[in-house]
Amino acid sequence: MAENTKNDQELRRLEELDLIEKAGICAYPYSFDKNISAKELLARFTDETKDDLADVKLAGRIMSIRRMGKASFCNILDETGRIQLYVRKDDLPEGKYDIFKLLDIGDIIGIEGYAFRTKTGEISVHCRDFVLLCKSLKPLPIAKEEVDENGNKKVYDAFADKELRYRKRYIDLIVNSDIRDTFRKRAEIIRNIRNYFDTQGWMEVETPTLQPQYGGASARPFITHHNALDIDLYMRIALELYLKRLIVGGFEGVYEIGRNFRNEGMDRNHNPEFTMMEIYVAYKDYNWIMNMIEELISMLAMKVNNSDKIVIDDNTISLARPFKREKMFDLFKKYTGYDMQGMSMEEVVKIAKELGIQIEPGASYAKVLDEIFGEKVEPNLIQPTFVTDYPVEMSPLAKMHRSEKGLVERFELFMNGSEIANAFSELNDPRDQRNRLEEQARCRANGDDEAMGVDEDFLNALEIGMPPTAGLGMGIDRLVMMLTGEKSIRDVLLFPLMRPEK
RNA sequence: GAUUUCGUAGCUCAGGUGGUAGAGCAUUUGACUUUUAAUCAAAGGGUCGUGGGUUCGAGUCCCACCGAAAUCACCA
Repeated sequence: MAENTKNDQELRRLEELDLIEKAGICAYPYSFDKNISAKELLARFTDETKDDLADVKLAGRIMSIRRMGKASFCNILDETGRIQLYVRKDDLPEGKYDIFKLLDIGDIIGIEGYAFRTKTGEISVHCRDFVLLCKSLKPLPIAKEEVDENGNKKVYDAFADKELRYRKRYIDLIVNSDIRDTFRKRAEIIRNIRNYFDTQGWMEVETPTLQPQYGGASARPFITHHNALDIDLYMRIALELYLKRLIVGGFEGVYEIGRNFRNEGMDRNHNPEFTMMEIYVAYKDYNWIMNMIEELISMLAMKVNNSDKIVIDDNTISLARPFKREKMFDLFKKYTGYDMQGMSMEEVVKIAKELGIQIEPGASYAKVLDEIFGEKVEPNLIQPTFVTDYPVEMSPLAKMHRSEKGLVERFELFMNGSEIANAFSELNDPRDQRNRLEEQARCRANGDDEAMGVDEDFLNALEIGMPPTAGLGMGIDRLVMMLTGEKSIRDVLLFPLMRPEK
């Protein structure tokens, strides 16, 4: 930004910075030794133990200042929370209070002093000295908070504009404490997933995000170009096919938590890049993995929320085991009245029409079923529900059902009407897999640009031989949304994609 | 991509039927050595998203564009 765009407050801060530096003070020093956090101090303080806190050093950003002549109160914020400081002219080194007068909301300071309780009862730090650690040159949106007797927080003038919060997340994180908690929970969820898997002995791996052939899901990819090889590459849309190669390679449990990229629309459930967790375990099937993911999700809820209940909108969702298990065609029957198992294309299209569901010309069998399911069944799946046994046409990478003709051993986990996880007994018969991928390729040739291509190297791996394997994919962002109660994927992504300004 | 709504001071917002802008917080100056949305007194700060048009005159009406949100479409 050009110099002449600075507003009065920014110009004033520059003048203050000048005064500070003319007083021989470095406005951007190199380090500060703190010995306690705001949260720890508040937790440790009692009127009996306050002598233990007679020499504390804290650092943080000034969030409010109340000046009263020769003494002031201010609040600083560190990573753990806010704490009040009491700054009195007589108790600072000679001349230091004049420097304090040059500080602003947003400046970062280090302080030393002793903990005490004010007349009104608030645990605070009485400053003996302070040091400026960073001068802030732009005004911060200041939300004022009032806490009533019941501990309820009331926020005035909140920094609430969604666009600004997403674009300037660093400001959002400073000003809005709730969003900091959301991202802490996100980290905690991912950490606990890793812990759980690692404890079982499964190995975390990293597979390519840049791929010559994309696959493992139905979605349009991002295309990029590698200059040295002069070839186009695709950003991965799924982790699946590389992780299965590793099972072929002899690892018996592998998982990856990483970014997928899909060149599709954006809404409150979709961001072009999103975080997927996929896990593959040899010698297991989809029944086993259903129990595993149920245990994992139930455990995550307890770890993160200390409860197996979550409230979303008006629904209370119980994450206590066991989750409901329903066969897909039983759900069709329940919510449409039609027994559709084994029906032909003509029959399901007819039913879709009777149900008032629009079917695009050229839609595949799988597509029609999926439309009906999405329209009539999904909205009813509020409590966690494993939907099992999908028709083979919808699942080109899943193994045929051991007893149901035309179905595969697959489940999807739904909660609050949306899909959370997807898993199969993995298809490991290379002949069947080739047929299914070639069928996909035909769909693609007929204009379905989301159908998969044939990945010859993946088929080669299956021909070398993959043991019976269970696999699962789970969208981490949606899981975090569920467990934090956020309604938009953008509220669980630190930096959601935004159209550039101008 | 479609529809609807929105875009006014650093932040949150108000601006019937068109007459070039207001409030609170923030900022500045003064008072105040235990305040907490600190208080009291005074002051400064906006080419009203951008560009056109209608009009004597537009933040206000019309059109286009830019950006956002919600809903829908797309995304098994």
